[in-house]
Amino acid sequence: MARPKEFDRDHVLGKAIEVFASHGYEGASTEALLTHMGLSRQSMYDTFGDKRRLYLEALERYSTSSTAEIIASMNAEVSAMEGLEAALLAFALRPSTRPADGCLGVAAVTEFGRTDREVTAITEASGATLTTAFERIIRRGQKAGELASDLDPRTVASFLSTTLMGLKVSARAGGKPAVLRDVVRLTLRSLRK
Amino acid sequence: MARPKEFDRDHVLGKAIEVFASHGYEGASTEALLTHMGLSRQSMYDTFGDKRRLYLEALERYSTSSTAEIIASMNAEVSAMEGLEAALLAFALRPSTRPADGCLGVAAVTEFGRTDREVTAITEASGATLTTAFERIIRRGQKAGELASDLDPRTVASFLSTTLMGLKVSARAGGKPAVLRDVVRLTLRSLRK
DNA sequence: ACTGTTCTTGACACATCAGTCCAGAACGCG
DNA sequence: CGCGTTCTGGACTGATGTGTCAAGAACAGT
Repeated sequence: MARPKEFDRDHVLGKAIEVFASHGYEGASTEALLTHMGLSRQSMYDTFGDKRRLYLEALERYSTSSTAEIIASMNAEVSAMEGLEAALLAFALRPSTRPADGCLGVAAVTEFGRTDREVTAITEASGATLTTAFERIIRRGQKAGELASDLDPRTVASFLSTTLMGLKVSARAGGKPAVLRDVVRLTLRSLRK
Repeated sequence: MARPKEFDRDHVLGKAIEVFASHGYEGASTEALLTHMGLSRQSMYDTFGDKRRLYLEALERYSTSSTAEIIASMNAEVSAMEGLEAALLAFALRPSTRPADGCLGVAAVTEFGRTDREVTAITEASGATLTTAFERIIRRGQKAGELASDLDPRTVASFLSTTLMGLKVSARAGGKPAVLRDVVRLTLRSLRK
């Protein structure tokens, strides 16, 4: 019936994620977004509504896909310990491919704190998903005798989430992969039986 | 000779820190800064130059005083282990007094990454100071037999810095003090002999 | 090839941004 | 009290911000 869109919605959303991740919400001008997304002003507004909705959608997609990715790489390993290592290393290794931009989720938390309801809802949801996944694999590791059984799985899950965020900030601050790798190793050491 | 300033430079700088910490650099409008600092436009420009310099000065002061505070509370304890606990808890406990605003240093890192030279210089300097202090107390703890001696002090220092940043993000995200406390406990557990 | 829809482009409107300027009031000092 | 300095408040400028509008081109279906 009509002329089809000349851009892939998912693709340009990915580009928007890059811009928001490296400049933050306030720091990302519509001009910069449009240039990097490679589409016209009107198309962006027609497709996403406004800057805020574009951001929320970007954050939503990033959060879900990012946590899914981490969980997948975690469950791909046979042992719980190796799974946890893979999960924590996922970000520590990423700098080699995308050195500049950090984690959009962490950026959202630091920029908005808990002042923005919709943002908070998204970050909390992905955070909960991640900790739950951690908890599950921790219990598995305890049953298999890999992890110390006197540890509370929920606390360990919180600990790992916290460390992961710390690693993300470190990576953004320019922490070298080798150092991050050592940190991961030390983090897991404490859980070993 | 002349009319004296009707405001305390240090005090208003502290107010500026609060605004930058809760809204970021881009998110903090001059209007909001002036209102919260309680001074006129002209006074601010005369005193600090421009928004960027105000920010750099705020970041500088925050970074130095914040790390100094952590190091002080760390060295105030008799044992190395208790010192480390105090250092990590410093932020986990702060939310009760100042719930909203996070760490300006972490905010600077996530907002700018390594794109801004002057910002990077400040954050790196305070980061180095902190890790060095960690390293020192770790060696002390190892000699005293409190900490496992097979650990590399530099790696442990990086690990603690990373964890501290993670705790700061968690606190900003709304992590409950009780949970943060447990995370700290678990963090230190791994270092124990 | 015609029609209707929708994409694209560029110009436009309005608000807010950082930063400057000026006039007048407030103050310390002689 | 008067002088010089500096603070205060408000108006102002130019740039940039987000978001809208209108005109024309591109495409699918008949």
